[in-house]
Amino acid sequence: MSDAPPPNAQLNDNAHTSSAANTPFGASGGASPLGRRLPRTFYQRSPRRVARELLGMALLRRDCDGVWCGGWIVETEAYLARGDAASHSAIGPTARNASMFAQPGTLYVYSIHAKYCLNAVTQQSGTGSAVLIRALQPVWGLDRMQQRRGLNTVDRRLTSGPARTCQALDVTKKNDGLDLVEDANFAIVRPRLPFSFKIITGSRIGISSAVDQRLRFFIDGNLFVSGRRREHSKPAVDRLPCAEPPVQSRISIDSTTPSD
DNA sequence: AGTACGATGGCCT
DNA sequence: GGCCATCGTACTC
Repeated sequence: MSDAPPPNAQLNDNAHTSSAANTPFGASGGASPLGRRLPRTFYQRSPRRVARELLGMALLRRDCDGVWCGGWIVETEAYLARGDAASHSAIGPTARNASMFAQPGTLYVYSIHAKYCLNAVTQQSGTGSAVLIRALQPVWGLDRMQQRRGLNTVDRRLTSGPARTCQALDVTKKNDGLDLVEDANFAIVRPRLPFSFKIITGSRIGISSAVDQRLRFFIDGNLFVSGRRREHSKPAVDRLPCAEPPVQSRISIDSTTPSD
């Protein structure tokens, strides 16, 4: 799988799919040729940091017949525990968000608009913070994912958006609460190759409160990023106190690699 | 039991 | 860009 596309590849680079490519963990079920599964300590940190560092990792899900599906994570959002009105945890624990308060590395799946979205829980048990995975660059199980999405081509509609990603991977409320660190059929793994890409940060998509916080992270130029793929400087706003930082500081662009 | 509301996406102009 | 189908959840009466 040394020919697996880097997470900043464009669509044409992604067109190859073969049965041989569908072996993200190897036949023995041992170490992944892509790298190793992220340990619990990875998720134990702040959602900001986890969201940023999940970019370029591989999200994988195994179907009941053993076929692996998934791809590179190219877009994430952090949802904080306290002082974040946009976070589901802001109202405290309920039946819906219970798994968001579980141990780090737990999968939190919620339903919205008759669809599903998936998160990785961060920090300590009881904290209530998580990272929403908004988009993948599809790599494994393309046929399977196309079938579930009702598409006959591999284009950005396949996994560009949180609910599209869940439908492609067949993630539903049934999977809520499983452990990404231990589950046999779900995993996030560190890629074997050190990719280099630019990370753009901006405001989160689809929320009405806390819109000024830059808690969305995505890979610059990636075709599968949903929503706004370019962050633009806001025009100067009157009524802004003099102490407000310069407008450009709302947008940060930097080069990182997914390795720590 | 009734209602209002989304961390959305598909389709339309 | 706008419009709205859809349904689980939380909240009100």
